[in-house]
Amino acid sequence: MVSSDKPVRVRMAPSPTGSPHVGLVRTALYNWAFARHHQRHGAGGTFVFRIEDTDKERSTAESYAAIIDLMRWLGMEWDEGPEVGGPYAPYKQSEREDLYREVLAKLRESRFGYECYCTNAEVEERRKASGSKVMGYDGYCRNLTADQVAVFEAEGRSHITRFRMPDGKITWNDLVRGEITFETEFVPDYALCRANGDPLYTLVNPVDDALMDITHVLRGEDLLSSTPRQVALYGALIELGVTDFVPEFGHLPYVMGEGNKKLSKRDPEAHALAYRDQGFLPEGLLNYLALLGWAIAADRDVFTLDEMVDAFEIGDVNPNPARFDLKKCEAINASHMRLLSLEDMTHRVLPYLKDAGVVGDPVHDSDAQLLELAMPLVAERINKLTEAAGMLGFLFVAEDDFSVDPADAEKMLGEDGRPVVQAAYDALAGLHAWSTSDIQEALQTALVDGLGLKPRVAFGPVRVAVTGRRVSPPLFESLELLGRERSLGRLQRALG
RNA sequence: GCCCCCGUUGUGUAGCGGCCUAGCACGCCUGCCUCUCACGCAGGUAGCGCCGGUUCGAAUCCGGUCGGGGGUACCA
Repeated sequence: MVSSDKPVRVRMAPSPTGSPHVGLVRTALYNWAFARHHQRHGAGGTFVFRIEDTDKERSTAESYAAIIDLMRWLGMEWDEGPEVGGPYAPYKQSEREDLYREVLAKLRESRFGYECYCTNAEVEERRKASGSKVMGYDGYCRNLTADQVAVFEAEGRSHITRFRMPDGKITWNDLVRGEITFETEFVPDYALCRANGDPLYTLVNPVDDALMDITHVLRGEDLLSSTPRQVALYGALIELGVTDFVPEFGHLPYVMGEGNKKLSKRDPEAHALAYRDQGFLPEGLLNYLALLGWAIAADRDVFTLDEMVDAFEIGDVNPNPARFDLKKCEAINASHMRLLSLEDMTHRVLPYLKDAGVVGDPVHDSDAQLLELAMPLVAERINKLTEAAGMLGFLFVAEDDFSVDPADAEKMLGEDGRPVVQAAYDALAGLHAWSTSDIQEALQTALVDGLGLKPRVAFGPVRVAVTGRRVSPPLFESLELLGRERSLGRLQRALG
């Protein structure tokens, strides 16, 4: 049986250690898109989410929660896994120990596994003595006699179970890289468990993939050199009746940071959840990450997830490592911001406005109405959701709490600025109607025509006095929304 | 050391023997638009690691070389 006859099942299998990395997101995204694509255009297409928490020392509940939180934010729904369950439950390795021990016992009783009593020091010593260029285990305990075992046992040595690598070569057709071959003489027999019997990743990962009927393993290229071991193990699992096929493998390129190093936890750009805090759109981040190794077309790089699902082919993934570029990530995100409808953007901006304290939680009706009127002014000029707070704050703040940025005040409300503000006040105070066009006309007449100032010089001080900053939404519209009373009050205050 | 992977402008990519005097995007630089910012628009900048070979013809195929990365654990 080959995996291509099976309904497609892929998985993401993070270890809940530390804060989730953008590399994890990219891997999850490719798996997810692969599954959804097959759901739409082929057979099966199940996206499984499994938690690899066999390393009890390093796994944490916080990390687990962060990964779930991240996946929810990104909107990558999983068909089976934590919180949703599924026919292959449980989906946490810490809850599957019995399964591993069962398989381990089968392996140990078959010719595929054997007990090894060696210590690292002994292995290393033998390697030096023999002058072998191959590092790792030398197969010393492969064919121990009963007497030898008795001696080791009498010495009180502990033992582990090793997997006996077959002779010859192991070849697979990597979905991303094409045919890859390893001579097994360079792939030593490897440990399947610790001396205390705890199963190791080398066993647990492929066993779970086998037990869960995973058909396509798409993962980071760091796992590429462990693939021959897994392919060999699959051979054994098939013979032992644990599964009946070997999955296909595809090794995805790294996401690199500065220089030629993998993006590490030390790099601030590495932390996936930080993008949410910074006001990125999930579709913006995902779109950018998709671009790190894949392209939807020769002349386009902004697309929706739906379009990605339609177009995604694992064979199109580029095998070279990609550098993470924050600027481009921001640009892609900005493009998605512009794709949002006003309603949608308002809806998405709201939580950030609450966080920033610009509006209350729950939002007052009056604030909601004001926001609806104000969003059109900022929608075109923000590239991240968080930027709305800074631009809109002046509209929502209570007059008593309103303040002008000190640096901006110094630049714009000094000797040169005050007369301008005074003239603006006089012009606006006498205004009958309070609409954008009336305001514009009045200020134009008073400041540009009257004082003979260039527009940018004329409106700068007014902007700072009224919005508190040199950068703001369009001035006349802002004044209209602010209202006559508050506008005049602020101008007065700038003079006083 | 040994094994494996990778190699197109600063960055991400398109390219699968002629359509390539190498396309697109970000960045950067010039302008335009303009009440600030942002958007938008027009233009510019810069690349097939190197050497051989195959071929009428190579970024594309082959060999070598150099460079980078990963693995080489009773980590994952």
